Amino acid sequence: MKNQEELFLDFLARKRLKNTSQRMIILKSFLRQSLHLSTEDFYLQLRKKHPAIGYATVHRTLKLFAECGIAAERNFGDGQTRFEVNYDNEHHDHLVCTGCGKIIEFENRQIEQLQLDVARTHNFFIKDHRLELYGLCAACHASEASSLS
Amino acid sequence: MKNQEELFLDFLARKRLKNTSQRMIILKSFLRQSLHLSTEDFYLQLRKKHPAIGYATVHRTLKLFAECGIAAERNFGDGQTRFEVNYDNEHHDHLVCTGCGKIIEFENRQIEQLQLDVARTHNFFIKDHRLELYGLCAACHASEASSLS
DNA sequence: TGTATTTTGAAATCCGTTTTCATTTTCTTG
DNA sequence: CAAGAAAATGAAAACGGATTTCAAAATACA
Repeated sequence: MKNQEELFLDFLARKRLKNTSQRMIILKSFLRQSLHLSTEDFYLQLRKKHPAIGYATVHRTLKLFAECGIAAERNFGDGQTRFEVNYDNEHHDHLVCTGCGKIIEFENRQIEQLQLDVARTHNFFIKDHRLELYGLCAACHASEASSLS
Repeated sequence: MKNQEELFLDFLARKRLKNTSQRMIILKSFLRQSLHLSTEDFYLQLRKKHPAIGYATVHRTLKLFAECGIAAERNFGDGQTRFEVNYDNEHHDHLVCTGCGKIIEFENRQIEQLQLDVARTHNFFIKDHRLELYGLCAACHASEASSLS
């Protein structure tokens, strides 16, 4: 099993793309934090240490990560694309707190199996899926309950 | 059980909003076709019969439908918001063909139950969820297979 | 090393969504 | 059944995130 950095370098070589210092900096920074950051937030974060790297480069590089499989693009309905590190190829889904924005990952084999069953009954050949549960985390639920009139 | 039109009129009255001919035309047109249309596509469709109704009004009215529950906003990751008629309050999920764009609705009680289980183990209080399965419908899968070199 | 090719960063552009604003329509109430 | 107040309309502008353009800089192949 190759690590993420090797995977990316292989990808660049395969595509005859060039290995630049910006790309390496962005990759390392991206791997360091597996949060679900939007391009904007990630850029602002990165800018603190590397103010010379432009937004366009960050955007393009995150897209490359998604293309070569080391990142996954997510969209939780707030109009912003978020990127997360895609360790191994295990799929996972998300619980999204609409109160504080917290995102929790989970995995459930039974649900995945049932999805395959659904697809089969419709003669569908699944390539991907997305499952998101929206609601309130324990903290937000508690504070909402206590603030009711 | 009230029908969609009554629900909308009640909603307008409750919110002290006005009942206009445009809103009624848009409502009837929307109910007539339960496809998953984007605002743009719906507008283009409507314009054939009612060229005087503006895009902004269509957009605002679809938003009202979503607010009062007779429509659901959907987002299948192609950057366009789609609206569908929300009959009764049964939730359903979607199979999306990435080949031809066809969208099939399905419902699965077992998956819904497992979602509740997942939420409980994370102390989450679910308000909503979305599940989409992306892949190829039978026709697209067949044509892809036959076009392989 | 030289040179062709790719990448970069800033700014411009894209495109769906939303808002603005002057005008028109609806609805309330006297 | 009129005003007058409040809300809705349509055209156009503004918005915001994603993407592209372009000239200059960096990379890597020969």
